[in-house]
Amino acid sequence: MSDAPALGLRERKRIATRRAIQRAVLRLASERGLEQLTIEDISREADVSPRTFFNYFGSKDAAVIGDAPDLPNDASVERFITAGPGADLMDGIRELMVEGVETALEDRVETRQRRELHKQYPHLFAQRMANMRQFENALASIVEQRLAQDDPALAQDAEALASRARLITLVAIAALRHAWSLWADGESSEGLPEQMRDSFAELESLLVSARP
Amino acid sequence: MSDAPALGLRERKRIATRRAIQRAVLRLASERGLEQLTIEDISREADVSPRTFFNYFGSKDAAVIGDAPDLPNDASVERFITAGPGADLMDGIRELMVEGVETALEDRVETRQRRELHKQYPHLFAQRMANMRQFENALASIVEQRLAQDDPALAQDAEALASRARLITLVAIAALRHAWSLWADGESSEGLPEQMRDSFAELESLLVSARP
DNA sequence: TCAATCATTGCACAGGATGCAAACTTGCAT
DNA sequence: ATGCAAGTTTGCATCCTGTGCAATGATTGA
Repeated sequence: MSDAPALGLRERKRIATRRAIQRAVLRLASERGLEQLTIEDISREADVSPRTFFNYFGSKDAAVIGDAPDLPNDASVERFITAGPGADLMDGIRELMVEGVETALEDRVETRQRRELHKQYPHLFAQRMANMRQFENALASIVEQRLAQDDPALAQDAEALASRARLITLVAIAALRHAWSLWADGESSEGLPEQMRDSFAELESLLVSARP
Repeated sequence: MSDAPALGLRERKRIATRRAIQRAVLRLASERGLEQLTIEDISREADVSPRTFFNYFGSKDAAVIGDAPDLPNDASVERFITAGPGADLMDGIRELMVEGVETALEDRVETRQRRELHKQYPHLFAQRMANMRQFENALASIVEQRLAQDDPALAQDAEALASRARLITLVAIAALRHAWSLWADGESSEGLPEQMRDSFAELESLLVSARP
C-alpha cells in the first residue's frame, strides 16, 4: 500500500500544484458554473500564473474531469492472470476495477463536486469516458493474457483471442458504466465500489436468464 | 423507406451546405491532418464564411465526427417492443442498431476517410461514443418498454425495470463498440452491419460459455 | 408582388491554447 | 557550501476558437 518512496521536494511541489489547480477549478465551477469561469479565474484561485495552468492541463475540462482510473499494482494483476480456469473471470475483472477506482478516490468533497459537475455537463462525462480508453486497452491486454493461460487452444488463434478479450473487456466496462450511472444519478450515498458489485451481480443474473 | 416529402429549396440548400462542410473537413483533414487545419481553411474549401461554419457545427471535431446514429422509424421500434417473450431480445436490439447505422451510411469515400481519422485521432472516436449517449438513452427507454411487455411482474418494480433495461442496453452497446473497433482497426472491407452481426454472435457465444 | 421568415455574412470581441525566452528553484556532484 | 545541470514558473506575443449582433440577401407563402 505504501508506494511513497520518499518523493523529492520538486515532485511533491508538482503534485501540490496539480491538486491546487484541481481544487480551485472544482470549487469555482461548483459555485458559479463552468462557462462563467476563465482560466484566469482558476489560476488566481490556485495561486499560479495562467501559463502554468496549461503546463498541467490542456484545457479547463481536463482539470475538472480528474485523472483516469489506474490499473492496480502488478501483484493484483499477476494474481488475476494466473487465477486459473476455475476462478470466475468476471469476478476477477470486477475486483481489478474496484481496486482501480478505490485508489483513485481522493477527497469526498471533491468526488461529490465532480459527480455534480458530471451530471450538469454531459460533455465532461463523455470526455471522461474517452480517457477510459487507455484503461480499457490496458485491461483488454490483461484479459487476453488470462484467456491465453486458461485456454491454450484459444491462444493459438491470435485474432480470435484478441477479439474475445476485447469483447469481454467491453462487457465488463458496460457493467462499470452501469454502476457509474446509478451512482452518479442516485441520491444514495452508497459508494461506487458497492454499486459496482451490485451491477456485476445483475450482469451475472442477466447472463443466467439469457440461457434457457 | 421514402421519407422524402418534397423538401423545399431552403431545406435542400441547408442540407447541401452541411454536407459541403463535412466533405471539406474530411478531405482536408485526410490530406494534411486535423491540427494544421483551421476553420478558415475549411470554410474556404466549402465556400462558406467562417461564421457560417459555426452555424452548422460547434467545433472542428463536431464536423469530422459525423451525425450520431438515429433510431429506426417507429414501425421497427413498435415491432421490437411487441415481439413478445419468445423472440430473442439481443437479436432484436441488434437489428434495431443495424437499421440505425445503415441509414447513417452516406458515401463510401467519406465513410473510409472518417474511419481513418478515427484511427488517427482517438479522441474523435471517443467523442463519437459520447454522442451515443442520446441514442443510448432512447434505446434504453425502448428496451424498458419491451421488458415491461414481456415480464409484467418486473414491470411492477420501476427501479429494477429501469436498472435492468439500462444494463441490457449497455451490454448491447458493448457489442456495438466491439464491432466498431474491429471495423475501424481492420483492413477488411467488410461492412459495419456484417461486423455487427459477428460481434453479437460472439457475445452470444460468450454468454453460453459463461454458463456451465 | 410583397412581406415574413430564415440563412449567410462581416465585424467585434473575449477567451482558449501554444511557442519562446528569461527568471527562478531544486537536485546533485564535487 | 558551491556551482552547474535540469526542471519549473512566468510574462509576452500570437494565433485560433467560439459567440453575439446587425446588415444583407435568398426563399416562402399569401
